[in-house]
Amino acid sequence: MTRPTIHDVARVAGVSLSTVDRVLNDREGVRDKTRSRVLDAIGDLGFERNLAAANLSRGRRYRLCFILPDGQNSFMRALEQDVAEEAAAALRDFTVIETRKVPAFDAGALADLLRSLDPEAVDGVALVATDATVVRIAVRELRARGIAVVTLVSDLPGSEKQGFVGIDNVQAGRTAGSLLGRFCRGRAGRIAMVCGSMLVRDHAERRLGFEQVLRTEFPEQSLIAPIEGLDDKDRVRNQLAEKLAADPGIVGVYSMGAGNRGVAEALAALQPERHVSVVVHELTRYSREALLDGSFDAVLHQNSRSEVQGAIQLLRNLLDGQNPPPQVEPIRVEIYMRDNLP
Amino acid sequence: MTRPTIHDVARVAGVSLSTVDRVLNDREGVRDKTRSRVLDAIGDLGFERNLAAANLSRGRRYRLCFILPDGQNSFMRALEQDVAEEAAAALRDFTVIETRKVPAFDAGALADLLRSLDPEAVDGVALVATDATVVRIAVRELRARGIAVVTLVSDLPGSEKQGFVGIDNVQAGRTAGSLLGRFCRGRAGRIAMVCGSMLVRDHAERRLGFEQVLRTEFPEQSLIAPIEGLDDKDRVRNQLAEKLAADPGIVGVYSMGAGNRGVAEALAALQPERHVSVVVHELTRYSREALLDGSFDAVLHQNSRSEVQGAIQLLRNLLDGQNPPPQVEPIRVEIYMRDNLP
DNA sequence: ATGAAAGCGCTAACAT
DNA sequence: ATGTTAGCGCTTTCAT
Repeated sequence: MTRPTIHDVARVAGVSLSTVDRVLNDREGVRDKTRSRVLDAIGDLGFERNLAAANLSRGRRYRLCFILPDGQNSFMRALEQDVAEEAAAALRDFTVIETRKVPAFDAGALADLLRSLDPEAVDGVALVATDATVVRIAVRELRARGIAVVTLVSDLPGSEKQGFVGIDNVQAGRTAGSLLGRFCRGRAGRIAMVCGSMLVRDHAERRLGFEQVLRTEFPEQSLIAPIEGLDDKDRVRNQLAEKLAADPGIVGVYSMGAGNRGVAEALAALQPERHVSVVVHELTRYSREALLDGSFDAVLHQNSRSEVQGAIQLLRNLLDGQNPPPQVEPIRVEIYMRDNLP
Repeated sequence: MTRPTIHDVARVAGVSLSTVDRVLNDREGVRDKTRSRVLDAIGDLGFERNLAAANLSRGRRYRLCFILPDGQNSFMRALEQDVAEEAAAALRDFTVIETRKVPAFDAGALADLLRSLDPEAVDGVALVATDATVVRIAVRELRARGIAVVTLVSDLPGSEKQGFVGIDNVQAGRTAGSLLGRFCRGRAGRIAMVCGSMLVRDHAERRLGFEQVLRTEFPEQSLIAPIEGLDDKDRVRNQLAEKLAADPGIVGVYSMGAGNRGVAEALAALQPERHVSVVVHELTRYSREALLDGSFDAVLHQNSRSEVQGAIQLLRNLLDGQNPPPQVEPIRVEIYMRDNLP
């Protein structure tokens, strides 16, 4: 009923505590024969090291660095706030978290920052990735210096990052398509898409999923080429208003990036009897208002708080050297409508 | 940079370690004056006790008991499975979890089991509550014996339970209404409801939320009195098939309990050109199939794995005597459609 | 290559 | 009412 300790292992293997410790921590200076005796004892006893005791003894501290894009994007600012709050809580678990900001979409600046990280001062990094080769290279160098790396919200496929914490954006797009298709059922027409920029990986993935579903499941709707709003509300408003005015057959709008205030404004300008169903991303003050006044039908959301917690947990697990690296629960795409707002 | 320890507190307060310990753990035998000197030192230093070290020292173990309803309900069986898996993982954190099953809907049996729990053997209990006075009394007795109690999935309002881990069922019902109302837009008619039993609190709450939204937001639809299917697929199938045949104006179905196989079967029997939108609860093998073949439009789901993890965390926090008891992230109502199945 | 002993922050006898 | 001391399970010098 009481767990075996290294004392038990040492006794059964007929060695001292230090030798057991050497084996456990893969340190050298143990003969192969001794090592295997110890390993046998560990196996026989079903020994599992007490991580809390180990950390206490070595005075372990986890020094993490979160790297976020700077700028006015309200989702990113919420994320920053969540990091700050979780950082306070993490202190109790001997985890100190520092936040760094880099200009949005600036791969060079991000890579420079990554390169400047000193393994003497940082054990692990969580970054909102910009999808570029310089960043991949910088990540590889970080890993080479022994720093753990995970991506957050925006992934960096093909890099040496050890994990990703965020939503599956293709699936998010599929979900949007599934909802909007159903909302527009019986009103065949055209559906407009708004994105930040097709160069942003997340948006490209969302579009992919969205189009997949609409083409196969709701062929009565046709899609018009996406508006690139650059996450700027004025630009979004102007371009979308123009399209809506030019084409009275537009029955639905899917906005996959930021700048949702612009979408709401463009819709508000329509004649009241025209019904356009709308699905957007990220629950903010503005999208919330738009849900409540009926101009948006659904908002897809990712819980940034859970993402931060997930990244912290994943980094700590990586640093504890657990293998296989235990997966954290995947982040779900949440769906909000007027009637289930939190 | 290095956290203060009880040594620092003792030094600053000019007392011994034991006195600091007595103050920290609210033990008696400390003069008020001494106590306040210690408390001052703690405040000045910003001392926070190292829980890991404390637990190591006292050899703390958390002995938890999960109480689930017996029977064929596939959600509950999934829950049981999750408890088993989390129990294995929790062992590493010195948490031993025992699972007990009681006949479903049998308040007396549940109360008896609660009464039989020995504080010498159990520190905390998570129970799927049956809503009855005997259970409330048994919970009060548990608390009086010093056992921590939280409810899981199904709450027990008005009892002395210290927390609830599960979804907000009124909100779940509202979500269902919001979805189904939109899915049926343009096809005014009648909407049928299927529940397990109106005596089950969850189902009553879901109905409440559902009707709220339909009445206010989708008044073009009228609601017909719910079918009580007692979570039995055959009963559900027969009664629903009858209603659907009798009333060709039924355009939507909301099933808020178990027995979804019966719903799917009743729908399959309809003429292929008749379109009925369907929203049900709990993602299982069967509801999943029905989503894929197009007979269900959406499934509302609660993540039982998260619920189990939340209950474990909440109980441990309660037993650690944190105050105020830190809330765990609320469990979200997840929405699945054909195109975002996990 | 292996072992002995001190100590991480805290608790729990056992003194005084 | 307060202090001393020996651990909890593990790591880490420093010996041998």
